[in-house]
Amino acid sequence: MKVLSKSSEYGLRALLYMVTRSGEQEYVSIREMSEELEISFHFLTKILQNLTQANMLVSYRGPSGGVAFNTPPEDILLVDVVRILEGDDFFDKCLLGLPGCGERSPCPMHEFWKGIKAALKQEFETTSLAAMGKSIQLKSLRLVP
Amino acid sequence: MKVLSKSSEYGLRALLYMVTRSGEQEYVSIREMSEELEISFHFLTKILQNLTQANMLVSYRGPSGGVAFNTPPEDILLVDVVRILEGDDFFDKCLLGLPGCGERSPCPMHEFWKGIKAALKQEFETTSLAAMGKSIQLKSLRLVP
DNA sequence: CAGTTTTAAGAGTATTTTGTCTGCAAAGTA
DNA sequence: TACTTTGCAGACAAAATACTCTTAAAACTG
Repeated sequence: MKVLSKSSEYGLRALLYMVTRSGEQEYVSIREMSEELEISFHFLTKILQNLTQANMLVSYRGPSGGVAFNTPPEDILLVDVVRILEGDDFFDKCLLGLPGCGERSPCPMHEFWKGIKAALKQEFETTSLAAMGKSIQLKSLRLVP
Repeated sequence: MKVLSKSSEYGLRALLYMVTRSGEQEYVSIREMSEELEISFHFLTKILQNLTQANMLVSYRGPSGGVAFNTPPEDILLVDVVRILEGDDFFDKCLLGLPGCGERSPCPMHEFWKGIKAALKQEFETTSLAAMGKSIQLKSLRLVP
């Protein structure tokens, strides 16, 4: 079952890594993150660029540069991240992919799926990066803990 | 949010179409389904072949041939379909894709995701094709209802 | 048997996603 | 200024997914 693309997964893991580092230095190096989390550097760079262009992060070049949160992670919700990396219609899609599916003409899984989706949405809309970060052991973000 | 691949989506829609047709004729033509549901004939054929090889369906060639349920749709659960078309580990994956994620070393989303996954699994394991089919309007299986 | 209808099987193509590489631009250091 | 460090941008490549096509094989029809 694949809910998030690799891009979202990598982006989220990097953001959570940044949360565990917040306060240490202004900017967190993308290279460092790519090595710690074992994610391709160039790929991660491109993902974080999306977040930077969406003003979730700010970046800085040169020595001791990197990326940093533009707004405190307390104010960034999971849904914000996912909307940027997966697209705006993340929660609007039908489970079966039927374009006409909706209240008016529900697909066979509509009712069943509606409850699950609402629960997921609720969680995504109330969970902040900071809240997730609170319970993180750094090793759990790595590939082979 | 993409939970099912196109293959699973098409397969499920075809199976539900068959449920609405059960009793009418022994075998349902793949060509007919592909046209009614606007799914590529050859692609659908291959997907249904998987279900046939897994003994969920039986097939018959020649005029008035097609596919039919091997066991009554009352006894086929959603999870059975998904396990065949998506693979056995459908419900075992971590939301963040972290291979080591588990009770021993939970990823940051582990607790949150556990609840959602359990609810989904519960639904998939208790919903039969026949039950889904009961509430189906045929048009809701078509691409542009 | 010859011809038609239908699924089976596998090769081939297209598209999307994921990942890599190269050069450039910005910022710091000496 | 020359050099190093870092992110930015876009082209390129590999892999996964989605789809197409061709040929065969089974079953029926006359």
